[in-house]
Amino acid sequence: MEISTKYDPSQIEQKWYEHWLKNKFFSSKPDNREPFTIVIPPPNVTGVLHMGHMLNNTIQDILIRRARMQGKNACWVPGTDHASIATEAKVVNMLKEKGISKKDITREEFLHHAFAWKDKYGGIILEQLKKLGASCDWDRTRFTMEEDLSAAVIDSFIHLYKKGWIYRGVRMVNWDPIGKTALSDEEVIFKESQSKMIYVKYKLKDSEDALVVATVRPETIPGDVAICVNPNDERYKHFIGKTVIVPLVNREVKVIADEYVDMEFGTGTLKITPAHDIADYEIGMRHNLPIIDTIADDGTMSEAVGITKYIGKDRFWVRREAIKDLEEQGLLVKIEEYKNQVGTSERTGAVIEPKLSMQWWLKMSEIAKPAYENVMNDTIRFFPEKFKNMYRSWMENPRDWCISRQLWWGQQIPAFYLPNGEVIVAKDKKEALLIANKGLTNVDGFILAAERGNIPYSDIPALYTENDLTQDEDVLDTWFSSWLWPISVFDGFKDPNNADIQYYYPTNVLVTGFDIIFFWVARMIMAGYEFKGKLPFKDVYFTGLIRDKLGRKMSKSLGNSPDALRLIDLYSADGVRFGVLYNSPAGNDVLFDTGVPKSQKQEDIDAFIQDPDSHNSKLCEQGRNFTNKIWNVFRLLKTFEVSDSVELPNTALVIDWFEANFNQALSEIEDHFEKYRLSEALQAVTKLFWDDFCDWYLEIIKPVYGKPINKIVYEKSVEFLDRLLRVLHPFMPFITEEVWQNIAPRQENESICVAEYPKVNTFDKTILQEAELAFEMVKRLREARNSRKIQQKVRIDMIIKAISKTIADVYIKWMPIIEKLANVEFKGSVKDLSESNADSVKIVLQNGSEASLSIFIPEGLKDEERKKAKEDLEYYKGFKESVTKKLSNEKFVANAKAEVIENERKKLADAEAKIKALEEIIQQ
RNA sequence: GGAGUUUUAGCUCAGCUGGUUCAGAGCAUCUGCCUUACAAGCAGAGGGUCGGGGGUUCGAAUCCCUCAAACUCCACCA
Repeated sequence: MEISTKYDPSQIEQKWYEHWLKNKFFSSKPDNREPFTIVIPPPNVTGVLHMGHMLNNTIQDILIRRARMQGKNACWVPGTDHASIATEAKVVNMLKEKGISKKDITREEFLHHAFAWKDKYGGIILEQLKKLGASCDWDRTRFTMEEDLSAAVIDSFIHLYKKGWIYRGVRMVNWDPIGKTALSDEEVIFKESQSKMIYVKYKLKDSEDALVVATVRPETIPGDVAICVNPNDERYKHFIGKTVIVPLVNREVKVIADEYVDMEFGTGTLKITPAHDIADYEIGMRHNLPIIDTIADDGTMSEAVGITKYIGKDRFWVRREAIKDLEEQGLLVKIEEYKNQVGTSERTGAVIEPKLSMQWWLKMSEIAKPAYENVMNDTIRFFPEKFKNMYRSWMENPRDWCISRQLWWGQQIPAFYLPNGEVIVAKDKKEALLIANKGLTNVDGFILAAERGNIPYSDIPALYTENDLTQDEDVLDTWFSSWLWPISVFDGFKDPNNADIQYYYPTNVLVTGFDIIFFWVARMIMAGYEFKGKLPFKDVYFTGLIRDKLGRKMSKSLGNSPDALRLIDLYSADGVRFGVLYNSPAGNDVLFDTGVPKSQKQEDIDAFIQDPDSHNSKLCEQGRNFTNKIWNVFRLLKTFEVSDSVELPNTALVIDWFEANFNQALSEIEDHFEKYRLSEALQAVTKLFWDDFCDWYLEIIKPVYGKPINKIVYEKSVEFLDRLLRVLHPFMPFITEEVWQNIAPRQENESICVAEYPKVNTFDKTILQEAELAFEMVKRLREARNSRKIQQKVRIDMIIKAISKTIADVYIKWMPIIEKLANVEFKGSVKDLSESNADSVKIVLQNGSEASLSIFIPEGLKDEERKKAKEDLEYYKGFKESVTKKLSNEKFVANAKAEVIENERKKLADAEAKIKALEEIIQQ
């Protein structure tokens, strides 16, 4: 049957993925092999595959597939994250479209909708990962909000509360008025913003005098409770203790003094609004000032603002309105343009409102210590290392983590309140009730059931019923569940000594974007040491961010993120894996072009594919082309007619060369893997396959058309291909499987994904050097042919003149190969140029390392060749001079290493030989 | 404001211990080829004062200083 010249991945990729699943190649159970474990950074359950995931998961898949082939027990645990704030926002929107408002339904009803929605749309991303070829153990798929993982979160909360590291308190928090929840400091992104600095007059009571105060937030004026100046500021000393009138609301407040105020900034006066600014809050505390909270949870002005027309209006509307009102009242002095940093919510993009509220916190000082030390001392290694700096700066002074969120989608905080306000932390209401009725309290106001002592429960008079207990309404930050991920996916909380956790933990490597180094990586390390007493992973591979051509981060709002699945459709999963990895060293950002066309029209797709500016699509295209190349190698070998009656050809030497070359390349590739230089590993594999195997090896062994191939050569070639496919398999799993399956007879349940990964053998370096000489000569001959426009098919005669006998012997040994590749006929060697035909042409090997070589082709010397030879002569003369100078420098000879000096001597000899040869050519 | 990273060919990047694997790769460009596996291919070629300046050294893309530009993280002054 005719095999197509083009590789068509559309059916093939799916076919093999099903084969892998059917045979359970990806499933892992503890056994006596060495484990190799990766836990996936769980994507949002409602997310869809984007470029970041592709890069990230391609890398994980490469590492896990390679380990699996190396005979390790490879286990890649997949799963999803409930992503409380993002998912809740999506569910709220979905309900809104149905005409349901969150505030009109109960928590239970909401969760019911949310779970239904999650069941319907959740996990799409995992299906998409399968398209990419991800070899996860799907039977192990976990979800951060499933029962066992939620229980783990509750357990860890109780554990930390018991230790006194979790506390509850009223503090200034970052309030997200769209998500209507508190956020941790890490979830706040500061963005530069063009603001207006408003200079406002605060009149002194019973005086014509006034203080001018600068603010960017005039809408908070109604919350002012003082004006503050620096006690050392001569300008304002006499105002301290006086009373001023707050504009708009005409409240009387005092002028106070605090060193915090920067005399140089603005007018040197600061209005104090403790409810809406962190610094103001602290000053307020120091001076016992009242707090007037004028902004409601949704970012509108509350009743407390005291101005009817402001109540219920958005803070930004009020800001503009307040400026107008101030102007009308003659209190506006001036307005200046001003650039400042405004905090926004990482998830909703809302401008953060500093707000005072009761939240739960995790004290970081203790838990961070081992996490800090073990990264600094390389117990946990970071790749690339530069991220240690970033980690250090954050971990040296970690701030307490606000872990409560005013949401419903997440683990509800296991804190229960008695009617008297007492708090009981317990895993559920039943246990809380037990504790409550025991009537015992420890210093923290609670005691765990396990510590109740020996009194039978029935003997204790019931003080409370379940109805007396109210559970805290808040849920926990999503990261408070994902930080347990490497432990909880193996049920390390539910059953701390189970076989899985013992076997798979700690995991080998974590692959993630550096943007979540604090959110997730740092906290997983803390959790690992706290809950398992051990690191969660040995290595961390940080990927860069994927950016568009303009260097912008890819985001939905910019619309610059290509549709990952369209890319796969266009270039195949193998092609995209290649493209996304080929130029993406660890931790460096990857520039990826955007414009995958939305249109399905063929001409639009063609236009896109052919767009020369489309850089990374270009790389995907290269990847796709590579699959096609591999496909055609397969076709070539299939067309060979194999015969054991054909003699071993005189080019069979190339088999030894490729054997050595393969091992040398493989050892380089191993080294790249060792250091997580995956991009370079892929480049090396590509070179080995494409350049070395296809362009040199196969061209040499390829029999003349219509002639059969020697059996030994054929079998050796198939074996080489087999090995190459294995090395390439982790990078491009589908095409390698397809060819591997067809190149030799295979059993029904066989697969390259569990075939043995080649090991590095010792290799003959001499043959590599010889080949280099021979191949160099082939290139020179081709160049000569090109420059004098001799057609490929014209066979030309040549004679050689080598300077040294050893070199000449090498050429003669490799001559059958040279003859075949350059389409020349060797007519023997000469000792002296004068023996040669007068019409001969000499071409000097320029990079021919050890010796010069003249090649004679019975065609006339071209003028430009003579010109070039003259240029080269000049270059080598200069070169010789510099080397001579170096060698006559006493300091050099005294200081440089022996081999360096030896090398210089060699260079000198080389240069002299070349000069001689070039001079001969030019004279001709 | 504090810290870090980057700057090498038109583009994206290698260059790991100062010295011929030291100026490299891929893409793009140019020139030949539809050579019976592959035009999604093959064979060649031309592109670079290694951001500027100074220093250390026999020797610097590589080490030090300095300036310039870009990026990132942390902190944040109304």
